[in-house]
Amino acid sequence: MKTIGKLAQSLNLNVETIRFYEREGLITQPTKPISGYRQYDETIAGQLRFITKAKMLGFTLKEIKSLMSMDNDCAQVELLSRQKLAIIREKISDLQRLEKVIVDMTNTCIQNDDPTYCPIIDSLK
Amino acid sequence: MKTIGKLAQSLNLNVETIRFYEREGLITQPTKPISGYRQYDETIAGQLRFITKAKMLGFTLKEIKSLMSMDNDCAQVELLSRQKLAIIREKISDLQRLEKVIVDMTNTCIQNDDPTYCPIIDSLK
DNA sequence: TTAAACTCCGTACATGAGTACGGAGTCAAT
DNA sequence: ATTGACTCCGTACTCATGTACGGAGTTTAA
Repeated sequence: MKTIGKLAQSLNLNVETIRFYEREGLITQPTKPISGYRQYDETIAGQLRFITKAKMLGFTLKEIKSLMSMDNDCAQVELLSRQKLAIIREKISDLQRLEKVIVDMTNTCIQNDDPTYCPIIDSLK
Repeated sequence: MKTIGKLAQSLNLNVETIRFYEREGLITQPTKPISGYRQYDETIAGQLRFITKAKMLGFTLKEIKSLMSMDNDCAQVELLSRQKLAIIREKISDLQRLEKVIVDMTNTCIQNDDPTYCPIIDSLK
């Protein structure tokens, strides 16, 4: 059992972030004692680790909330994961298209000595 | 010469968006007549097209403002483009790593019939 | 016992890129 | 001349994901 500060420290999170997740209903709040500080147990630490990992996979907090509430309904979880995968793949191909445009653009710049003209700027006009 | 509404329509932009770009100093504002509406000329339309294209390439409004002010200093423009390129490439490889993790994860789901256990959820714990 | 450090809670601020609203002025068409 | 549409301007709100602040209560260590 830890106070929020110790918990934050052990998970490398900000106290304010944990409080934010509480407000957002992402984690269960330990009941506040009549007097004193709230105590956080391993369950909550686990929830926070879950959030951190899912965030790294690109899930939004909203989606993470869903994930946590669908608990072990594997089909539903799989669906959400596949949707996320589709979005990620779309983003990748968007970025690859972009990459190509910018590469082409910057290449036109290389051999340019004219100080009054920039082909990149020009291509944006 | 057009009023803001016509201009917005012709560029497929929202009036509010143009006004927002004005506030942000991204485009030059036509001087307001003593009475009546401001008139937008082709120069401003060009600036707005520039912004739209640069946005599609992933430049932020802040960067676009820089781009527009460096005008034709090609070396400077090229530098900014290369920086943007590096960021785009980093994003791509981040997403590709993510893609792989999620693919692996969802694959573990496919053969699972146990309704009380989801390997995706499990891997996030 | 007292001061430092911590917690609680509510609220405000930050970012980026806009969108929405409301009242007042203006223009165009009937 | 009046109505409806448009513009102007300032301000507030949106979304996501937090961070910061301030005052009051609590705990802990010297």
